[in-house]
Amino acid sequence: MRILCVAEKNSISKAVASILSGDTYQTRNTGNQYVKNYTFDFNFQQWGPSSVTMTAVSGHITTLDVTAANKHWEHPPPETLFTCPVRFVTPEDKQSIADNIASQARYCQALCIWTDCDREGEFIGSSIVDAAKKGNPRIQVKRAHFSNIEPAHIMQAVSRLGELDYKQVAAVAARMELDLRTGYAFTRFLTLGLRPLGGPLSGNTISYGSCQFPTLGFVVDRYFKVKSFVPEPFWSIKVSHTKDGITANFSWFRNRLFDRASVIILYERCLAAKRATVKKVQEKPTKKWKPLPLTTIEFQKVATRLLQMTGQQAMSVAENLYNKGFISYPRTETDRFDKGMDLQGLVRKQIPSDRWGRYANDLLNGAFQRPRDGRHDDKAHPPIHPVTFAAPTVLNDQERRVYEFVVRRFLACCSDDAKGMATDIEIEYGEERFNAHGIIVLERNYLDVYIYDKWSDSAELPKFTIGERFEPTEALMTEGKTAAPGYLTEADLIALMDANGIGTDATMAEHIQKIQEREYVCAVSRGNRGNRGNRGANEGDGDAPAGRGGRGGRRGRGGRGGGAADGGSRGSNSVKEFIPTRLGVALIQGFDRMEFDNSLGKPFLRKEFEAKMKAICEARTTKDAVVRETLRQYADVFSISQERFSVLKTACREYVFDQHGV
DNA sequence: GCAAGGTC
Repeated sequence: MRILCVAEKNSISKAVASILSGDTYQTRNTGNQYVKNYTFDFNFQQWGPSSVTMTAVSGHITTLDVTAANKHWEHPPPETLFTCPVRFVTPEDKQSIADNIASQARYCQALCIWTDCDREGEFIGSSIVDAAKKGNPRIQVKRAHFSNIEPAHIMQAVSRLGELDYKQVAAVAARMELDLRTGYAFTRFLTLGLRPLGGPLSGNTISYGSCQFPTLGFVVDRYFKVKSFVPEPFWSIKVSHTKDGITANFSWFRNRLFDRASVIILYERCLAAKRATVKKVQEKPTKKWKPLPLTTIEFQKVATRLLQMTGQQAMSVAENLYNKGFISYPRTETDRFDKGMDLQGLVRKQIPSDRWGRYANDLLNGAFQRPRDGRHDDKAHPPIHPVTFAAPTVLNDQERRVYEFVVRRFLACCSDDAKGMATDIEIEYGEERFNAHGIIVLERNYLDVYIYDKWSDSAELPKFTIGERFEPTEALMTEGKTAAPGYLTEADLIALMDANGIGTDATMAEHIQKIQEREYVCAVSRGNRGNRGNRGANEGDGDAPAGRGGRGGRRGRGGRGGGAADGGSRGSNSVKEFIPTRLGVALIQGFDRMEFDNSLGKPFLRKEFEAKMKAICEARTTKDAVVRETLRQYADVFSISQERFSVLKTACREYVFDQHGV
């Protein structure tokens, strides 16, 4: 028998060829620079001894598009895009890949699909089948199911070949059709319709996309929350006591009150009592959990917070490291390692490092612990982990930082939790209660290698005994103001997109990039606002001072951003925040004011669609029904947008041109 | 000139 195997990317094709052939494959070039054909012999349970050609595509080999009749922007009118014919085409740069599959298929009796085991992978698999059938219409088709490239796992996959799941293929086809029709229709409508207003609207492309708009909506939503925030003054009582050279800071049980007179009365009662009484002393073991195995989303959040990169930079650096073979595939939703993976073998590879090699060595000498299991598994890829050791000299500066993070995260996952002793002390002072919380770190464990985590609320407390009475060293009434929430950071935005099903791990950073390109939002260094020329919609300095008036209010809820783990990312290149431009605000406000059931600026339509795709996959509905229903929804929004277009234009005039907000 | 999704 002759068998053709096709993977989603060359790296998988090469790895599988290597495993199935025992490293005795031959390599041949194809017409595409990223794709190689690997040939070898293999004895399939299904087909017996066979000669195999293993090749790959490079992501999708087809794309959905409108026909020539609908390529013009001016005619026919954009609403026709909801009903016009659409068809799959092979883009020019993918033709050689499709041809390679067709010509190889000509000599083969069977085709085995090795694309990633996710929805998009299933769809890519179906277009590989179509390409192969052009060369050999009667070719038999099988599908391998695998989620990593451990040899034992691949051998199991090849011994239990299954079928392509055409329900998943249909779900992806539905997504493509919806995104294409709505994206083109609204983009043309907005761009052409708003152009007469002039200014930035005369030259810009005003694009709509089912992911772009909700992403913009999050930024605008937070902008208004910040802008409409009214700080409230509050008062509190803070007690501290120094003993044996150690100071214990006690927080008030009531935290804070918004009535000054009440706090004065309570405070004076404390002072009148003179002495405080220790009511409770509790010591108990505690631990700080090691991190979960690394997903793409978590990677991007950390990279934007701690490595001073944008999500997109971080992804492109990670892709380089992956292509050079240093780290595993960086696009994954999985935060648990497969039981069969040789994690200690991966730890061993890090021993040569002069920075964490010793730590890796200690792990192998008894300190190794299995990583925690998170709740996510995309069934297509393992968590991001180092594959082999990269000497610092072979990496550039950014690669070094990303690689170091991936390695330290992995080693931390294979370590023990940090352990400590927590102390809680409660005192009564007058009629008020206060407590102090302290932690002594006993075993640092993973903290030694995972330098991004600090157990920073760990403070040592002096010894107290129950019933002990003392006169506090200091008792202050403090004053503060509630603080406005901060504008969205990239980490916040990614978290919101994730929670609302906007985009995929591979595309979130691109959407964030896109709404900046379109000049819907701009990224501004925190603490550097009000300095954005005339592009921002922000009113003067909306940055309400962050509370903490006087010397008090340690627990004021205003804490901005990262919190304890934010280890030293201040300075010139600090965390960026997203603020909408006038144009961005105008678009979201305009759509909101048209009062649809489903505003395009909100994530609900996309979220609903995500649920419908799942329903297609579970055979609870069909692609045709979903496309029909959803296109109806969007077409309704479209026709209302046309009817009430003056509302949108008014919002644009108001925000983009008038003095609104300046 | 327009989308979102793959991958390099």
